[in-house]
Amino acid sequence: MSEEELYDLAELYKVFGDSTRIRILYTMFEQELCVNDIARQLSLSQSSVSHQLRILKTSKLVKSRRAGKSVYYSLDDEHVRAIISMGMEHIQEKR
Amino acid sequence: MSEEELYDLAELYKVFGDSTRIRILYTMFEQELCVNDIARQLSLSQSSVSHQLRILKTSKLVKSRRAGKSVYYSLDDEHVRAIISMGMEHIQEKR
DNA sequence: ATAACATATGAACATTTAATCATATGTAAA
DNA sequence: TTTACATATGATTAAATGTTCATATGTTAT
Repeated sequence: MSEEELYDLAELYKVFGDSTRIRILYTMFEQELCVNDIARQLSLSQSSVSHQLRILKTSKLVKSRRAGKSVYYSLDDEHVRAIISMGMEHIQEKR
Repeated sequence: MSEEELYDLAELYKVFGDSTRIRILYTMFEQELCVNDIARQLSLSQSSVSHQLRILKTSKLVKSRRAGKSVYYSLDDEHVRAIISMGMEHIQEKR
């Protein structure tokens, strides 16, 4: 594995390494949601959610589609679920 | 999944989300190494490596054993390898 | 065209955090 | 018990990053 790949790997995990983003990802575990839905469900500001969604999208962890005035976000692929699940396993075993 | 578990999950990924720590973990992928080995191989200061190893150990990602004057560190379990591998897959697919 | 609603974005501020330096602790040999 | 080597740790500093506030952009209906 190259130094560059290791760097990218750290960048990827950095995205998962924030509780707001993890909470956002988790709300989308089963369903796609628009920005306001997420903000309301997690008691976050619209701005904060939007900023974080941009980071998540840049990292290809979520995708979005516009429907009228709203933009719906969802997990980009199964890897995201797998990574979250894998982490949970570690935590539960080591607790 | 509870709010607390999500918080812990973020804390776990935060540990993976630093290129120095990822590089340290990766040097130990196949073999256990002492602090100085790691520092030399990665061109890092002894202090920096030691600080990071403490974080890795607190998170249960590595374990250590003392042998004379040296302390040998190694990955704590297969989850660590699995998490790293999973992340690499995501990166390679999305590149 | 404009009003209303939804989302995105830039700047400023506050917090977190990694690296460095100095030093302490631990271990083994002389 | 000193000396030398290996590791750990506390304090400080610099850089990275998340939130907020204000505002811009985009979309739909009147």
